[in-house]
Parts: sequence; C-alpha cells; structure tokens
Amino acid sequence: MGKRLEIITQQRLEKVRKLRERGIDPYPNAYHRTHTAQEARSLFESGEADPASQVSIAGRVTALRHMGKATFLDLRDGSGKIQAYFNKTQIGPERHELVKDLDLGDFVGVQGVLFKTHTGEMTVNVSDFTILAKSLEPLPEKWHGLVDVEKRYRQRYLDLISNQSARDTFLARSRTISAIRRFLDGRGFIEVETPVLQQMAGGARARPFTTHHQALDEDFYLRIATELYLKRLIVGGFDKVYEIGRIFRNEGISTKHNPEFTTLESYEAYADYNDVMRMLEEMVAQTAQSVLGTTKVSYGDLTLDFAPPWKRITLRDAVLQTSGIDFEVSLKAGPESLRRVMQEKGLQLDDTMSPAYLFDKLVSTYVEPTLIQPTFLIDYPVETTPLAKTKSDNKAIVERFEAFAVGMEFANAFTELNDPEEQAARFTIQEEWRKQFGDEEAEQYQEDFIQAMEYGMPPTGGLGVGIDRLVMLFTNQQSIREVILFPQLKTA
RNA sequence: GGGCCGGUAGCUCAGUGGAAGAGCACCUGACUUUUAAUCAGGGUGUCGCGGGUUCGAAUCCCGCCCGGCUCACCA
Repeated sequence: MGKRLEIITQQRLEKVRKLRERGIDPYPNAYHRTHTAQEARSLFESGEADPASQVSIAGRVTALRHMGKATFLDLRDGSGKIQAYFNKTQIGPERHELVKDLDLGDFVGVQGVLFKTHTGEMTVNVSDFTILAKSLEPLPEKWHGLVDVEKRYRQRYLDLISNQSARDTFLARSRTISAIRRFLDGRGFIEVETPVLQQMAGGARARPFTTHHQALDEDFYLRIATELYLKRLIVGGFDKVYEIGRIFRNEGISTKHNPEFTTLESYEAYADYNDVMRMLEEMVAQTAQSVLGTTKVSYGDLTLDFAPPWKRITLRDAVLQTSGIDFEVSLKAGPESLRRVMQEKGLQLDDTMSPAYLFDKLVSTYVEPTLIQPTFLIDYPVETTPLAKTKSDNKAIVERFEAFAVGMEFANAFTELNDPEEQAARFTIQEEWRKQFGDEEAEQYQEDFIQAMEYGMPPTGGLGVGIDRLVMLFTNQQSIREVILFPQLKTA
C-alpha cells in the first residue's frame, strides 16, 4: 500500500474516531428508508406528492460539492442516483460540521422534501441525515471510472461502483436467467437440483476437477454436466425437468472458457430434437425480447436476429460446403480414411485423435467461423455423441443439434438415447477409445445410469445451453470474464 | 503451454539514458441552488519483483510474477 493511500485512510479513521467521540455510530445497524432513488423520482414526477411530504433515501455518496454553507451530494442506491442538498441554516451549524466531514464513498441516509433546483435537478432538501457507513478508501476516479481490467475482475465491487456498463451487463445476466426460468416454468417444467460431487463425471467430453471427501475417505469429481442425473429424473416420472447450475471443467481458460460456468439443461419426455429446436428458438427470442426489448441484438459490428426460425443445416452439408469433405463417404471407408482426407487438406492431426476429435476439428476449422447468425447445425455422426439416439432410418447419424452465433456454440441438444443395450454398447466404445487413443475425455461406462435406462425411459428431448455465452451475445461482450462476476484468475 | 502487448501517485494516463510528471481524487482556505461546481495554495511515489550494464536506469539487458489479446485445447 502506498503512503498516500495510508494517509487518506488515516484521515478517514480519524473521522471515524471523532464521530464515536461525539456519540455517533459510524456503522449503525439499519436505516429504514421510505423510497429508493427511483421511487422518489417517480413520486415527484407524477406530481402526486404532497410538496411538504418527507422522504428518506439512503445510498452511497458518489459526488460531493461543498459550497461554503451549502453542500450538494449525489447519492446512489440500487435503483439509481438522486441529489441531496444540505443547507447550514436549515440543519444547524453543529450538523453542518458533520456534513463537511462526509467523504466520497460514505453511505448516508437523508430525510427531507423533494424539490427541483434552478438547473432542474430533482433534489432532496435535507432536514436530517444519518451516517450509515464510513468509507476508508478512495473510490476510483469519477470521469474515466475503473479501467484496469485485472482490478475490475479482482475487485468487481469497484467495477460495479464505477462503471454503469458493468452494472448493466450483470443486470442483463440476472434478467436473462429469470426470463429463462419464467419461460420453462410457464411450459410446465420443474426446476431441480442434482449433485455437484459425483463418483464419476459424465454427460460431456471434458476433464473434471477432483476433490476429496474426508469422512468417506473417497475421491469425488466436480460435475462436468448435469445430464445423467436429469435423465434419471425422467425415468422417475418427472416429464419436464430443468436445472440451471454451475458445472466445472478442468481445461484451458480463454475469452470463451471459464473453469466454472453456468448451464441450463432441460429434458422433456415424449419430445425429440425437432421439438427442442423449436423450444430453444422461442426461448431465446422471448428472453431477448424480455431482457433487451428486441430480438435484434447488436454484437460488435453485427446485428444478430434471434427471431425464429433460425437457419438449419446438416453437419454433413455444412462440412461439405465449407471444406469440400464429405465425411459420410469417407466414413464408409473407415475412420482412417477420414483422417487421411483431412490430412490431405493440410490439417495437423496426430494418431492419438479419436474419431470424435476428428469431427470437432472439422467443425471448428471450417464450419464454426461461417455461422454468424443464429444457426442450428444438425445431425451428427454417431461417433461424436454417445448419449444421443440415432435417426430411425440411419444408424450412423444421431439426432443432435448445436446452436451457434458469431461462430460460437451456445447450445447443444439431442434426442436422448433410451435403449439400455445400445447405451451400454456406446459406453463400451468410449472406453475403448480411452484405451486406444488415450482419450481422457471419453465418456466412462456408467453402470448406475444404464440400470436407470433398464427400468425404461420414455422418448426424451434434451437441451444444454451455455448461459454465460448466451449472456455474452445479449450484452455485446467479447470475453466470458465480462459476464461472470468473479472470473477465475491466478492468485495475485 | 507458445507468440505479441502491458504493469509509473488512490484512479486515468504522459514520460525511451541525465532533477519522477499531468488531470481527477486528497489536504488547507474562500464560496447558501451546485452538478466533470469554481477560485487560491499544497505532490502524498517500492516507476510490478529480483539481478545485471552504466558515472548515472522508470527508460537498456536477463530472470520471475500478474494481466490482456491470440494460437493450441474446450463449451
């Protein structure tokens, strides 16, 4: 800590001491306000307020203008900002001394009548006030706000105090999640919670975090998806379930990846991936409408339109159009043939890449960059998706879609595989890849899950949505850290 | 993990070998309708950390830490 900062803090601690000496608690327990800043504003603008009626409002001092015997300060609460006016004649010389000791960042409660100044600013004419919390540290600068990205992430509260745009982004995030809940609740889905600590982490291709339970003396994984437990609930007879929750993947950190992130997963009995596609379109469009007031969303130089229907293209056609590779033809000649064709295109592949990796590579290299407007990529090779059901007329292709915008995947869904014998066979293939290719992210054989399938699961459409990424799209943010309040950073 | 860029006052930033700076914030004083208030005065610093080169280093070199972008990997 620099010496200047220490001096400022010392000065403010001295003010705290003086307040206590005068019998004033610098940190009282509560303050009962009658209005938020916004409510007071509406009350006044509506013209229905009795001009003599008192309001009390509380907030943080974000600007302070002393003018001799008069003082103006800006108070900000969760609803917005309002100006307060202190006049020495009105509050008395003794109280006026306290006003002079107020600092930027302090919390105060003010009581008085509302009026408009000569310059038209709605203001509380303060007759009484209460210090609610002294601030000991100087706030970031008022004009430029807090710019330092590292500080904005590590001390997000300063970002929120200083930058309206940060407040707007996280408010939009909150409203997005609320709107999604309303949408699903309105459709008869019930929200559930499933374990984060799992003996086997499944439902996605990813490396898990490990942890340890002391009393059981047993290692656990943090979940990488909510899928396998939610499907057990479909078996249990809840026809429509969803979970919005944190999942954890022990992988690289980037502008599009945080080690912990939030997904929505929903499962609907008697539905297939076509039903889910229609639902997702509607859900995202309604959510955008509700949060942003429009389905046309600015993103960088682009305008994304989430109004249904979104473009649909099969993975095969998309890969063919963008790379000239027809993987169905190649696959008929075996996975090695596909690897050879891809290598001929100049793709860097090594022998440890399982077929699932090969498709990932194809899609990420050729297809994803072309998917700007909201687009469904549909019908994936069975090798890529061990938990999805194949098409009734083509056992090589599963009924799966992923939704993209600006080249970024934000949803993944399929008609769920509910044949226990086939599921067992698919897990077995995954286990073989784990051995053959050293593919640590291959699904593990999950006996308990198979057993659930054996009791019978109805035809089911499942959906996963990356909430953080959806919020990025809605709030025009290029980095996932801008939509996560406390993103993962190295220890400073 | 690789490449590129960055870290100077509480905040936002100048400063590329020769006395550490500006604006805001802060402190002192003036000011009873200001609002990026104004006016007069005051600089409060481990130049990210550690070595090295040099008469002299914020500046040049080496190593390390943290961050941003990007590539790799993933969603």
